[in-house]
Amino acid sequence: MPHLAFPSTSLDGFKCETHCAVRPLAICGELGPAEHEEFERMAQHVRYGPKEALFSEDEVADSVYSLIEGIARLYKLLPDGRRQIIGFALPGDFLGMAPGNRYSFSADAIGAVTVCKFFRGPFLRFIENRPQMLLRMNDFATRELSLAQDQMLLLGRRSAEEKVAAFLVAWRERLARLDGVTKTVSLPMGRQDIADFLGLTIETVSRTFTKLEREKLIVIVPDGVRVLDPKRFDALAAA
Amino acid sequence: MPHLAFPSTSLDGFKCETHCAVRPLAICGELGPAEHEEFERMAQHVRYGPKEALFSEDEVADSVYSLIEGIARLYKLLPDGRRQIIGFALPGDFLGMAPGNRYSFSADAIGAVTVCKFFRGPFLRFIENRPQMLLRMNDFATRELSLAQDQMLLLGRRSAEEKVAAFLVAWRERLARLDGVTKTVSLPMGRQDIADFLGLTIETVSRTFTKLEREKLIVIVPDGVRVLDPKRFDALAAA
DNA sequence: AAGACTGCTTGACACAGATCAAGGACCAGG
DNA sequence: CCTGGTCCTTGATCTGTGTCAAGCAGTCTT
Repeated sequence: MPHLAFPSTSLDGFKCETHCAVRPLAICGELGPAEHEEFERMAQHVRYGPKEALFSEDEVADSVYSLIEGIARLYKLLPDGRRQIIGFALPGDFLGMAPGNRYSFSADAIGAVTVCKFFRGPFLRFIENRPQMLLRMNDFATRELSLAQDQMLLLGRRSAEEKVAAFLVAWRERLARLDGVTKTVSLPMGRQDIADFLGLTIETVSRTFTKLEREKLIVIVPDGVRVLDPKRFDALAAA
Repeated sequence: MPHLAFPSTSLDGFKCETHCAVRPLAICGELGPAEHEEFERMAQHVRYGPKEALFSEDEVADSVYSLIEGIARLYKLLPDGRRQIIGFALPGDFLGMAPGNRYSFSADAIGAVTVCKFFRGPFLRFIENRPQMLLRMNDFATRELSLAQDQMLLLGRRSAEEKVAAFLVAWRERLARLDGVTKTVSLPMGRQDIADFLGLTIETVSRTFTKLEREKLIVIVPDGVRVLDPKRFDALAAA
């Protein structure tokens, strides 16, 4: 059985309704109290410090993770060190599924991270005869796939300015789903991470931020940006 | 309920064992004879001519498709006409699932195509309480997602020459899974399609083919290439 | 057989974004 | 307060790939 990777979908619409040690773990769905308890017993909480690895590409994939707190970056490396970030994981996201028995990408913490960890075998055995959970997994996978395809369009066919604008718009929306709408978009990841996500260099990202600021579209603040002109902004990022 | 998109995974390992009007339809799995018949009754075969659209992005997604014969290109467009091909679908592939109730990309035939078409509602109702099929769907989605992530790495971080080489290697492997290993790799799609898949222009693709031929790595033949030096080739394409 | 059309290749040139290099802002530790 | 570190910005220059333009090879039509 394969593992799945859901790097960036916020599972917010699926918050676990029952009281739950693994609250943001959206995958648990509408389990009955007894099942729920069984499910919980399979989980263990783990904390990671800044830059610590949750797992690495090509490692044997023995666990799946639900992110509880903090942000993780998910990436693939080429042998010469070039890096492509394939997504940022937020609380509620589900990580670590992969086809075959090895992880297909690496994940590490940006800042402090708490996860809810399941061993793969018991987890798969638990869900395999529960259609509700399987449907939920399908739903997540479909969403992830669609996001990945959007990102392909961005990487293959958009200019640097469009990439940065689209990134900020999408990131703002994702945060809004978690925290509600805010004027300031916080960017916990560094410029290098943004560059590696957008297929650019750090210098180009930096210059593009500056350019957007000169054009009065954003204001750069510590650890984030304030969006001044959402309309003009969304137009730049438009699909 | 969402739709799923499995643009490029060959489902070859999952061929339907029972005799089946929709033979390459891998998703049917180990259904009992009665179930199998019910499943078949839901399907209808449809043929499309060259360049004909199976469905388009943003259309209401009323059907899902299993490709029986031929090749389709799956793509997204920007408002100004820039195109990103997100995958090529081969016989056995499953298409048309998307999050929400609209297709998230367009699909059209390259050459003649036959599909097995299911209306979305009945299809989802059929699978929703069959864990075997759901697991299979999950498996497909996971595989697709992993391929999409590989493609992000390619689009974001590889040079034109690496892109073309990696494409040829991957395409050869995909065809090998269907037709067995062949010396000549057939390329039913045009140069423009390859360019739009790799995030390049048609001129760059053409020049790169010529360069690989000058370097004695391939020979360009009508509708394909012959790979001369698989080892050096795989090295170029290496992850 | 000539013309028209489509798909592919090639050349000359331009430019977006990469590379190289330097310096500023901020913070933690001594 | 200085020191070293990390992260970010900016400038100067280079280059890989895009753009523009022309021409060739097939194939279809009449």
